[in-house]
Amino acid sequence: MPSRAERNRIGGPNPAHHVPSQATLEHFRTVLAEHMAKKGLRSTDQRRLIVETFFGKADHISIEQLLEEVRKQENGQHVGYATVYRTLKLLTECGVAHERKFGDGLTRYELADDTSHHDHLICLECGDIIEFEEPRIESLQDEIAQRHGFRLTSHKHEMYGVCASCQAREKN
Amino acid sequence: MPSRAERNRIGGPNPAHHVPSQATLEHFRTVLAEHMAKKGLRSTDQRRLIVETFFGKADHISIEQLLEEVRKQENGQHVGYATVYRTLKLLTECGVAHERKFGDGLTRYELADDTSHHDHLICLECGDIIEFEEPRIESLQDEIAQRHGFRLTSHKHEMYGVCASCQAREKN
DNA sequence: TTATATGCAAATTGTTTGCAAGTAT
DNA sequence: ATACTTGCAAACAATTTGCATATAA
Repeated sequence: MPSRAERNRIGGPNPAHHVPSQATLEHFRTVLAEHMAKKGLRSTDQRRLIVETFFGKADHISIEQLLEEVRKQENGQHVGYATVYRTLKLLTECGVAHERKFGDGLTRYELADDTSHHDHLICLECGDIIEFEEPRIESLQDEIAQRHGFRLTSHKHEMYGVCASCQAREKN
Repeated sequence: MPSRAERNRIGGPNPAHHVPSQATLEHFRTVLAEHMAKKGLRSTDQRRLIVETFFGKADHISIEQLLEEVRKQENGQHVGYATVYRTLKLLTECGVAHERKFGDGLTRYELADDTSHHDHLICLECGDIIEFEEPRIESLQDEIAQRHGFRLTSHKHEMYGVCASCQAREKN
């Protein structure tokens, strides 16, 4: 089982990730700007840098990974942890990002892209995260919520197991 | 939204919880005893007290709640956090308990009772946790896992929203 | 000009660990 | 007698917060 630090490395770029369209990003920029205007918050170099870096990177990124990416860029060297936490909280508040906790102790973030509604398959061997969509499950969820009188706001559906390539590797 | 401390209080006895049969508990006692025997571990007053308290309490209990319950009992006053953590880890290792993280920063535990396979509906207003079962979702999960070549070991399916009574209360 | 933002370090929270003393086997 | 356990306190890791300084508006 990979250590926490290893997982932080592993979860990087993943070909299975949905790539958001420019239109989507533009929409999110507007949502964020409006949220900040309404609350009297300010647009700073750091916030813009963090937000754009987040937009450009794969989903399921952790604070640590994101900070690392931010610091790779010019102007980003001096950005601190706290600012990344505060900015991601901002994105979460205005609905641009979702927090995900996959149980390895790290909080990961992903774009709240409604056009790519998905859940997750997680490999316990290599830490790989695969997205899946299944509309039939979505409707069963609605049915269950209705049965219990719930008004749903969100859900989390994760399946844990061993991915195909790790199974193949085990056979050796 | 309830604070962390409030949630810790809220999650107490819940009529929706499945009550394990004596046979189930007896089975788990055996499983635990065998696991401990195999590993050369010892049965102590504290372990027995913690385990039986856990067996007797509602599911979704946090370490803090469990320790509180343990300390209410005679012989339990001096039990420390570490021992509860270590004992619950033991129960988790041998498959008698499952860890659950509902994203409020607390780890909760429940009996791994196979006869009550369920997932969770969580009210974001009052923190109530309701269990549900839906075999049609289970089979869709298998289908998805197969589609991606995964061998599943477990899953987590949680739906968040507002429960019926909180919705009714809002109407006032 | 003035309220908000930043970076740092210190504080907090949940959890784990080292260790001396206690105890099951 | 020997190894496992315990409770405590200290260590940890992720996250949050206080505060002096910097900066957007």
